[in-house]
Amino acid sequence: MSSGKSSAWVTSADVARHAGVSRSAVSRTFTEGASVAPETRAKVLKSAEALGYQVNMLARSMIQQQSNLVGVVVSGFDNPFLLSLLGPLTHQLALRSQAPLLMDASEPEQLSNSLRQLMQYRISGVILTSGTPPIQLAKEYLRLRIPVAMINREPLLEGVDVINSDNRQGGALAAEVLCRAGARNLVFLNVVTGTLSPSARGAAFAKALAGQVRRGAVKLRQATAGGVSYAHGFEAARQLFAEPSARPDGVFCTNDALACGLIDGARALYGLRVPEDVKVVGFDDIPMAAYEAYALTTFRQDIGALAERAVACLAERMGAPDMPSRTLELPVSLVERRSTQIPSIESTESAKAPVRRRRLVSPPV
Amino acid sequence: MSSGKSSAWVTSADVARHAGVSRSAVSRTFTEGASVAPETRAKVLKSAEALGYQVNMLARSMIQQQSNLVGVVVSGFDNPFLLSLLGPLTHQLALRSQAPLLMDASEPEQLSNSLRQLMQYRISGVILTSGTPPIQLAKEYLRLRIPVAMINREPLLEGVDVINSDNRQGGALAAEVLCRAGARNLVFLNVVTGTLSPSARGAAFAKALAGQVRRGAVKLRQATAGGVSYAHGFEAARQLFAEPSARPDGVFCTNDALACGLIDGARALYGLRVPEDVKVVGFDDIPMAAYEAYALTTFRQDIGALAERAVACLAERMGAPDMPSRTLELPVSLVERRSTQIPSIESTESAKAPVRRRRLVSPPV
DNA sequence: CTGAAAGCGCTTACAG
DNA sequence: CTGAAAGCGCTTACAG
Repeated sequence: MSSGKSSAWVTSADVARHAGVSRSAVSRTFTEGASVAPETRAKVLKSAEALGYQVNMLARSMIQQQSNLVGVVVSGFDNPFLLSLLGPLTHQLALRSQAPLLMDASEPEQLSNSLRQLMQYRISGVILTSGTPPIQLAKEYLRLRIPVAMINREPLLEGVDVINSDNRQGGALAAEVLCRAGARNLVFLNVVTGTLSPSARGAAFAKALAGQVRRGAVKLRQATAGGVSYAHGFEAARQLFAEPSARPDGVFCTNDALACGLIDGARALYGLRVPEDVKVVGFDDIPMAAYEAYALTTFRQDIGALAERAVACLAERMGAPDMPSRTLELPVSLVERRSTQIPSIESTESAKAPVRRRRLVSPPV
Repeated sequence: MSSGKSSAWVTSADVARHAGVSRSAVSRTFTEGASVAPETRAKVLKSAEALGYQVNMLARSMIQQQSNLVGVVVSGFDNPFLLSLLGPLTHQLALRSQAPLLMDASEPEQLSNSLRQLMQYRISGVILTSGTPPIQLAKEYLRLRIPVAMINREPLLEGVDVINSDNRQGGALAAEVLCRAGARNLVFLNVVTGTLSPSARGAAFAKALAGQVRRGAVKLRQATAGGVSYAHGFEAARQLFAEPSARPDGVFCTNDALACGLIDGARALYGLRVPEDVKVVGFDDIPMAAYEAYALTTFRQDIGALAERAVACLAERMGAPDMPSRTLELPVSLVERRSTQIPSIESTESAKAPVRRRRLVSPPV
């Protein structure tokens, strides 16, 4: 409007003047559940519209000692599963008119800085995604009475809500699927980092197999990959398949990337076929699990529900900071693909045969 | 300290009292480049430390009519390349003590809401990542004199900086690589959405081939996939390979996901071999491009540099909102893998042969 | 270099 | 339901 350099945002006073009411009335109009007469409200809305007014959240948040910002802490941006959580989280927060302030917890020396930065914005809560962000972080927030929700973490801390996929269910099902497919010499491929999800999955897997192991019907051992990625899975293939006399015929990998790497390693290094020579099960159902080249049987985590529950828990805790901790376990769903199913017809490269092998193999949408 | 319920954040007044100085002195101590005597500064710092004081960014930002928040707009969280940008962006922003406010622009009806939300926090800038966020959005911000930087977009708007990967370089190189590999019947696989990157890549590809096409040395046509994902690539295989007499022997796909889908489709539906029957080149170098199952020749975008430049451009523009637009083209690097290289030895499934085919096939780190 | 004072844009008892 | 006034925690001329 004016030719001055400043951006000249419209303020509530401008709207009040324009509408012939007080600033209080303007404020009330834009406050959920405040008492304002319908006509007043209408006038204010009209003026606000005309002037292009928007509440200055900075000022509102200052007054209320709390913003609508929620810290979303990711440790490392290299985990496809974690990244897939970002979309649903953003969406769920938006539904409650909150906004995600992204923070990277992967670099330890940068951590306390980022922590401070979040606090400086008086965030109304923090969501810690699975993996390695130190539990110490959660404690700091707790001390400041900032609500914390964690996804796929061990429920160790009093006062924080934990939303997990049901790893035990997955582990048990993995055992069932592999046994049903005829595997008898089994391996659980774990990762070195001792985070919750992998160990819970492995423990449930072992437990489900315990009876058969005791009877000598199946063999089970555990192997450890150097990390969570494809490359580590590829390397793990050497560990598992180098000795022809001791090759497992069924492997449950603690995540999909590892499983894809393992499959490729088994194929490229030792010419093994999946599922004929070795059956493989993963966890997460990342996009490439559905790729024809892997067609990996795996467990889909319900990222939508994880995000929804996390945001909901956080919201409830904002209202009642001292409510007791909750731990939720959300069901996972088994996605059976070719990596555990020996096709009924011959499956080897029969050139030119435009066969679609089975329902689940069709390309994902 | 007190037993009251409120969180009782420490304020600058508390620090001032504790240090025996004015609130102005405290403020200056925490303001970059403000003039304050070393001893005063020391006293303040000591008291702040003792009390656990941190500047309330909400208040500071309100005064300064601008926060340290930067809007990061992503349209759809299903694009692995875009997600890979998030890490570097967060990092670069942190280096300048700014923080990314994440926003999803994929749902049109939610768009203006999110837009408003960002403005309400008086963000100091916006980064639009590649893809479909409507250009309209950029205009809105521009009108409000909020600096805008776009990554991998067409440089159409005066006043916004655009940071792109050099698609032309990539397109030209793709032509060279495919021809060198012996392909003569070429296809460029585009996507329906008319965004910049795909068309620029295709145009450069075509231009590089123009001479040979004219001489009749190679054939080139364009095909269009229904979207950018693996599934669309898989479907595109039908389009390209259904007719045995008209099969291309070289395909340049506008992105990696599409290329992986195409490869799987060619293999699964028609028993074709890559690279023996058809050579494939992608773009982006997403993680799965390196997987043994695809070993896809592709172009790596320098996501670190894209992020760094975008954040830097934004920062400069904050100081000088009226500076002329800039368009940067960052070099891409060719990553040659098996999908364009016929192995010198026989490459088919010779079971049990622990061959590592070539340098570039080794698992990624 | 320093402090007292005004002001940023909002919300919230308070009194009506 | 409404408005005048106080106050949130900070920065910034201003005068010294």
